[in-house]
Amino acid sequence: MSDRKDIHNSDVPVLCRSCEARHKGICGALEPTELTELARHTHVSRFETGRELIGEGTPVETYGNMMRGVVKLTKGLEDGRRQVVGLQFAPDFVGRLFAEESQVTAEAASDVDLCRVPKAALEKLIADNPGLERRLLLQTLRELDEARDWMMTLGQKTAAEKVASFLHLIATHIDPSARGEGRAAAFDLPLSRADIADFLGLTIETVSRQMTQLRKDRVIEIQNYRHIVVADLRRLLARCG
Amino acid sequence: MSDRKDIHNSDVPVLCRSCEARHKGICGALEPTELTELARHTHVSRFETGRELIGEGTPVETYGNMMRGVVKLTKGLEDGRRQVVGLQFAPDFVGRLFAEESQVTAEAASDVDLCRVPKAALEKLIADNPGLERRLLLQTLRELDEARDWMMTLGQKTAAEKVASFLHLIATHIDPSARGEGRAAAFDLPLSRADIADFLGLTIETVSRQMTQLRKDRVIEIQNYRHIVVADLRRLLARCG
DNA sequence: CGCGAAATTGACAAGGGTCAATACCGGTGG
DNA sequence: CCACCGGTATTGACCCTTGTCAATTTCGCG
Repeated sequence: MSDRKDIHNSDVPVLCRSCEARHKGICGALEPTELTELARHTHVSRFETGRELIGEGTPVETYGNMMRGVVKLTKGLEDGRRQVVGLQFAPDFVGRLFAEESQVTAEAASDVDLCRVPKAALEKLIADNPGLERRLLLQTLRELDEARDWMMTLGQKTAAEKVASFLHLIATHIDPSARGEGRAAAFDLPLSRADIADFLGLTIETVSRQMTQLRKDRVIEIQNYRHIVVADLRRLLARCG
Repeated sequence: MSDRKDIHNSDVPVLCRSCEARHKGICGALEPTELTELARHTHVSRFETGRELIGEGTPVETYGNMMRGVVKLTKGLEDGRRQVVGLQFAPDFVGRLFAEESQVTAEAASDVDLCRVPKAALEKLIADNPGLERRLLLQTLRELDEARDWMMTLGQKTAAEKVASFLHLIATHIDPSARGEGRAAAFDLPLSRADIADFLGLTIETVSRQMTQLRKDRVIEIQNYRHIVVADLRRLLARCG
């Protein structure tokens, strides 16, 4: 609301000028004029850790663009079993396109800054901007690849391999310096043991035991539950099955 | 090759006129002229059961449109473990868009008729046909939804629930009459026990035992390994967790 | 310092995997 | 038409990985 009045007479809205995701994610496909138009409907919200962005079976009213943080997507069964079906990081687009209601619960796994835009406004913009639609298609394809990779992990890997795979996934996503070939990585886990268990289809206890085993085998160091140091990512990768 | 000479002076190529998928799948987004243009590059192939359409890590040269049959998508680990990560039915589009090489193996689970089109030709058509890109986006979103549903099954459900879920999935996809609310269904399984096991993250033996249990509980009848009759889909659904 | 939540550890149980024997189906040839 | 054969599915006995339940430790925070 209050953010909006200062954006009119400028090529690129101020909000967007300082946005890290300006040239990444979907906004990279937009011209300044389109960005200005979009920004008229846009609203940046902060979600504290644990807050729900949208619930499973709930009507979708806005889409969002992640500016900071980690979002977890979960599905639940009536009896309380839960499965984490995806993690999203900046500058990912958040929200199931064209769906009346969400098939998943989206929850802030860390504090999250989200640039929200009403469903209709974005869909209108998509309709006459092929570049935007292309970017959304590419992200969807990437998410599908990731989901299928994870199906392999869920269906075939042992508990030890699952935990190693999870740590490797997080390390490469969170610690940018770690990307370049089998080097070291240090990071804070964005998920509790309970969330990790739900992600891997294991129990908290099994996750804990496997983490301990990796620590004893000197593959990882555990500083204080959340903070992990991996000396050599190749050794971790070797345990991913 | 030989099919092609008779398509020129006609609004809609003959091949397409008799194609069940003409108005479904991606072709529904095409004007007759575009369809004609596309059909110039198009080639219908039959794949016998078990034949590989494309291998994991293999360069993608063509996309395809399924006209008949069932395709299974699998990923493998070096040591031989395999996971089925998706099933496709007519009139699905087959092939990972924009990828240099396939991340999955696609294999004919039954005899399959596939309308193939070279990668470049389709991508060119996509570039100036927003309707086509939209359809592809919609299918990709649907596949993502399905993948996430299956992650729930793989990660959280018991063996009994997994097998029931699989049978329910196949019943609703193969037997069209069964779609309408908790009715009966009869169908041939398009997958061997080994494939079902790889789909569910179980062993052949466990799949077999759970099928037997469902038969003993009168939820299903097993005519001859492949042919299944479900008297009441609601009773099956009740076992899906 | 002390409390509550989260994580770890341990003892035990069970679901599903492994290995091996048997049964069944579909096709081929006598 | 029937007998045989190979591949596929079922069944059974046993065992291992992971889940369950409970006790203990550690962390974060007032």
